[in-house]
Amino acid sequence: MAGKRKVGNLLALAVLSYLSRRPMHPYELGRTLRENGDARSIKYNHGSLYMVVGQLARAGLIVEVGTGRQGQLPERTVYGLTDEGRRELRDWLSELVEQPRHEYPGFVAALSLIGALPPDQVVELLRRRLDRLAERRAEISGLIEEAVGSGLPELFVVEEEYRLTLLEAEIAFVERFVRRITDPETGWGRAWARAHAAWNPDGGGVPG
Amino acid sequence: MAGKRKVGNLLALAVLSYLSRRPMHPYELGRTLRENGDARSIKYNHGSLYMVVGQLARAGLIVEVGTGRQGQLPERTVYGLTDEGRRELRDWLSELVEQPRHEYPGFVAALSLIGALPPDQVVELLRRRLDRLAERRAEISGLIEEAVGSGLPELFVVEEEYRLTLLEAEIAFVERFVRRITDPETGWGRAWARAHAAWNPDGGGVPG
DNA sequence: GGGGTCATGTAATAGGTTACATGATTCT
DNA sequence: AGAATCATGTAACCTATTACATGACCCC
Repeated sequence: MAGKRKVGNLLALAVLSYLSRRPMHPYELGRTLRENGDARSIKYNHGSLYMVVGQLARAGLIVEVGTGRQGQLPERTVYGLTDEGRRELRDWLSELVEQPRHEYPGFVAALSLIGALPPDQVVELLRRRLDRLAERRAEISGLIEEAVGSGLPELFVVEEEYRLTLLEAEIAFVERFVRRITDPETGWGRAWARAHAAWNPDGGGVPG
Repeated sequence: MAGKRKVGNLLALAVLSYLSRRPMHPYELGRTLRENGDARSIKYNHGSLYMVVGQLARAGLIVEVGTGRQGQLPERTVYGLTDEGRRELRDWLSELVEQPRHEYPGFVAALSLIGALPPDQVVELLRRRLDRLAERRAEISGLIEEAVGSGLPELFVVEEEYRLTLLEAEIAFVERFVRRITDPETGWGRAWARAHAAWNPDGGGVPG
């Protein structure tokens, strides 16, 4: 994914990070990820986790350090970090912090093609988006307050604070966008509607 | 990808959108995507394009409307939008505008694991990030000014304006983050450094 | 007329998600 | 004791990216 890294999936980064504390077996890695709330920041998926663990092992970044058994549950394979794995962790994390990467969020894609919808509908949709954004803002704020209130150092929720910052910027942007479409003097709505009608002949589809 | 949509790749959305204007052949779709600058917003990839076109055709959202030939170049298969394709375009685009989706940018992942690096190194890295962010900001501003200066309606660069808004929010966040780490009174640096040292025994790797 | 790049696609490979499978606890 | 959920993993399928191929046009 990220180019030349042996394992590109960000789940692998979480695995390396957790194993840098102590050896674990895959299921425990998954549980930690969920309980920690890190699954909000890194796409987690039961199946992918095993895949990633296998890739890391093949790449020599982690190794089996034994198998344990608890009660009569199936055997668990426990993995630990190698020195190379530790290097990879530091290096990868550093890269992610230092270098902004070009990403492709869905809303950007939608904005780039937004002319395919008529402006009055877009305004409708944007207003509904604003409602949802406000819900999310409340949710994240709550999460942060709860964490901080329970004595957790703020550093542990810094990724949520980042999310919140971007969310607020997006809200401001969308509000302004709506105003720019609807402003009765200078609004884009009129020209947009005309252009849209011209491009979009009624029922111009090829019968499928 | 996006759940239940027959074709989930956002490249398909661009294809539907372009074909809603007029029939095209795949190569032309790719060229348009690049020339339009939409490839900045939707991950473009020659191979993926053909895949996506095949998927859309199988799903009945587009159909071959003939093959053309120009000069002695190989035959091009020209595709057009079906009525169902037009519906899908409107529906999908509406969904993307209305519903914020949870995404997983690399920087968020990094922030959630940032404790694995020592604070002074993190500050270094964040400062370098700020430089890169400033470069990008300049680049995007330039792009917008150029477009608007050449008479293009601002609507056509609205996705770049969105990007710019988020970028500026990120810059503010990172600056604040640096201050919160380094503040001599209340800075997180001291506690963080201690915790990091405790977690990170020197040379604690398993020999690989 | 030979070297580059444009135009056009196919095929091989690797990556990721979903579905399947199965025994163990725990709850009622 | 039966139902629900936890724990643990494998396998099948789909998607996406990279590499491979090949003929045409264009410039020197």
